[in-house]
Amino acid sequence: MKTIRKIGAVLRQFTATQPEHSTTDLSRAIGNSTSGTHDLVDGLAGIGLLSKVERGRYRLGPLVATLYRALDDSSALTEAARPVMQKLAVDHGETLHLTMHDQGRLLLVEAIEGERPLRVSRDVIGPHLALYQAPPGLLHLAGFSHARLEEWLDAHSRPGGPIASRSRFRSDLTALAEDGFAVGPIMGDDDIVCLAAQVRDHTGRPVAALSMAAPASRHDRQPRAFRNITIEAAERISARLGYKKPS
Amino acid sequence: MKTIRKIGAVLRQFTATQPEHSTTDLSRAIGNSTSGTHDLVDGLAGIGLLSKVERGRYRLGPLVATLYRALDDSSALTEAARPVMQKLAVDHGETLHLTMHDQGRLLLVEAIEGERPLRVSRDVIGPHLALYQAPPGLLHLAGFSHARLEEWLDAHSRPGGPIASRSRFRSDLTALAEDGFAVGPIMGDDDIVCLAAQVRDHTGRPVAALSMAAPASRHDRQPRAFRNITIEAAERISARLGYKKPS
DNA sequence: TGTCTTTTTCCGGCAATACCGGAAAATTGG
DNA sequence: CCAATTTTCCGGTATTGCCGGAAAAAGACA
Repeated sequence: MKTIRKIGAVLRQFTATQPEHSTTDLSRAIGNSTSGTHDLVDGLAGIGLLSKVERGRYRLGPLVATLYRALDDSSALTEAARPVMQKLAVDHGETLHLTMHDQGRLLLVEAIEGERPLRVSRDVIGPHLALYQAPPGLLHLAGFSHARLEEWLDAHSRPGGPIASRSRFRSDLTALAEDGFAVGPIMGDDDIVCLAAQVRDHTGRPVAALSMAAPASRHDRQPRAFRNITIEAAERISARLGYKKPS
Repeated sequence: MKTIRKIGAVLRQFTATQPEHSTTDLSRAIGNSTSGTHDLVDGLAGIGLLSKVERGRYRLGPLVATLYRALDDSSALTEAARPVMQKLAVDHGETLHLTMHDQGRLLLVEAIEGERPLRVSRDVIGPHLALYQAPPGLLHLAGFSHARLEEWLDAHSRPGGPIASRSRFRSDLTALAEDGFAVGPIMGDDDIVCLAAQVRDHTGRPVAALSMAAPASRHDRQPRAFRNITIEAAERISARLGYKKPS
């Protein structure tokens, strides 16, 4: 459906850093004429996916909030994860994220910032990161099928880029998949350690990643404790989703 | 754009109480053939607005969360309101809601549940309420233009219904508009008192309603205090949005 | 204030595609 | 295993999305 693909392209122009666009902006972005784009965005404003804030200027509209509320309220994942994350935050005081993925980037489902004087910002994890740039993203990649991973690599690797060897990258991911766990920096920043553990649904399918981010100085004093805490919390969320771990 | 109106109709079938639909469900809801509906939902799944969870079964998809994150992170309203609501919650311990409206129903932007042993649930305010059924909704209606209010009344009033007299209802709303404040039960439940105050943007336009909900027994001991607290908090949010109250 | 430039809005026509019928495939229930 | 129902697929056609071009609106500048 060509119209639907254009709708997707238009909607994805709206981001936290660029929340408002003119008709001319959007027509350039999607390669339509200004009058064709005008018809399209006017239609989207009519159903509430966009909102016309001034003459020729648009923002995301109330239907986005309505749909998100429906998504969030019905989500077994957020229902299962929220109490576990809240308890973990109280017990350990470190920054927590629950993520999925969308179009090769991290999708933040839930974030709780730590309470300690020295803490990692909740904003370190989000759609500004490509999947390979943080441990939760690597876990999502580890859950991809072979074909889907090839497609992702085709889109994201280049000579001289961060993924030097495809075969090495694939075998690293295989090891992560076996562990259901990844640990490392975020975007190469060695002052922060991020630990991510797989969350599975009732069928055993990986659906999300729970991660804890702490200053490296705190993590390095008790690395095994940090690892165990993260894995156990992810297992508790998975259990609440109906997953039974094989003996 | 006929296709876009169908997309709106399909997306609005997904609610917290009915988060998953089959192709046949959706074709009945929008009056398309099953094959036509299949093409449509397959297209929506392709861009991420829906997600195909099983053969022929769909839920809201990751693009909804992505767009909501963009909406929420860029929203001057949530940025202005959150710290004020958090302080109010700490200081007074009552349940708070910030609402807008969408298609004649309340749209929940932010909710903080009270901390006291006896408290009102955060779920009392949401899209299950038509605007006339709670004080924040009445404030939204009070902000409607004459034409838009007539349209809403055409859609929502009926002989023997809750709006017995249109002219009486309109003059009640005019009084609320002058006050920028409404107080009353939620859906006629007299054990709860809900107080709502208008939030304005930098141009003075009403954009949201802040409300506090408390057990009637607590409210009735100090009704003027509750009213003042609610109005002052809404004024603080409005000020943070750049609104300057006329002297 | 007037002029020029740019952007937005509007609308009818036509080329592109959304929608459908019908059949094959898949699933469920008995 | 069979019947019933639903889903999926795909080519053709009726419908509509998209556009050109012009009018309207807004901003910048002198």
